[in-house]
Amino acid sequence: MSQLLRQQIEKITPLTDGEFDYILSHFTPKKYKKHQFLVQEGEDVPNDFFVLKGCLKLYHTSADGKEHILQFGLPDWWICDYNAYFNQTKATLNIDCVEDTEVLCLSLYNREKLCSEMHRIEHFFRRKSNAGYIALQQRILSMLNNNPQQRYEQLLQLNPILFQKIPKKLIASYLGVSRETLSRFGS
Amino acid sequence: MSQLLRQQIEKITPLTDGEFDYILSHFTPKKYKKHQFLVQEGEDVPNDFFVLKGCLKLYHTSADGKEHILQFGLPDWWICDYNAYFNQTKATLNIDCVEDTEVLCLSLYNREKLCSEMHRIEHFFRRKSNAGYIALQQRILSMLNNNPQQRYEQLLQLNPILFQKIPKKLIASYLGVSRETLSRFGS
DNA sequence: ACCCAAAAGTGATTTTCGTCACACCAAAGT
DNA sequence: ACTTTGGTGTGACGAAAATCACTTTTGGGT
Repeated sequence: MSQLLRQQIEKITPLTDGEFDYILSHFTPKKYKKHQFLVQEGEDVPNDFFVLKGCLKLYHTSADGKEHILQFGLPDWWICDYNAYFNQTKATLNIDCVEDTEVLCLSLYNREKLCSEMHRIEHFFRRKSNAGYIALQQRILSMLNNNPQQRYEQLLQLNPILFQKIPKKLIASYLGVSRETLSRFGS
Repeated sequence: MSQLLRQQIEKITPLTDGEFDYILSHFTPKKYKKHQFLVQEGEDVPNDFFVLKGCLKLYHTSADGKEHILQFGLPDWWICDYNAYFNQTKATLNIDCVEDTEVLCLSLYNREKLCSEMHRIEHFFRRKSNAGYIALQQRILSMLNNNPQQRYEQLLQLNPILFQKIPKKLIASYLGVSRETLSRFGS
């Protein structure tokens, strides 16, 4: 199962078995049940999560109680309240399970340890971070450019997997549209 | 002037004079006039830009000719069409000068050269990229959470410098609101 | 097989914001 | 000094989406 992580790293830099074992020893596997929280607003955020199986959501709850979803966490994705994680402050975001989920946990200490010990791992994380930055920029552009229906269709086309596991009200929350409005878009 | 760059790097990792001179030798200084393009849709994007002086805007022009501003470039900021830059594809974004501007240019080749030669520079760029990711996440959250007026006031409070140099129609385009609507928000 | 809760569709109404049209002002160019 | 251009405010109007209220469907748990 952790081969998923190895494959992801090896898309950027090759690894020997020994190297990967060493890297993996810095991660802790964990399993969570549907609706269980991995991170909750106000708490510390010791870990970044690499998703092996299942589905997570990362979201903020606004003053009037509405959920705003920043990201989903499907297998092969990283997910975390990075602001709280990197700056070691309290979480302002929540992460919980859309379905039963397995993750690999990476503490900030172990991340920085790996990065300083293995230059190629720091390289890997830089590349991942750059790619993440680009993805968020494109999402912002999509919010500026497109109306809700266009964003919906774009997401449907770009990431059809989401629509198999995730209730539409969560998709609506991710797109920044009301559930009712989204429901009126042609199937 | 290039001290701005040194200070930024030294917030993350200390440098000797010799090290900084070596780093700086990988950058090319350039000056641009108001309205001049640094990057134009359809062209190659050989350089990332570190802004020393002036003001830039990074934007996409949609099919119906509207500008959607992704980012401004003020002194001490990095700005680029990172998708085109890192993947060496043609630009889909434009960068031009809101006012006369001075930058330091960093080619992808020199960036990767520095990163592989000096582990601490790779560390620096990873940290910057992480910080950028967090900033974009917060912008997305602000777009999901807040109505245009709240976003306007938030920006005003968070970044009052923008309002001194930048015409309001550009602020409107950055916030994703029409110029007229923005104009109706309290002074 | 049944019950209950959550998900999803739908109509009516209200709100928000974009668009169009125009007036005004200040700065830049001739 | 005069013109031109770009930036800005403002009113009237319409389109799009949020909200509210309700129904239908689905799926999980006992």
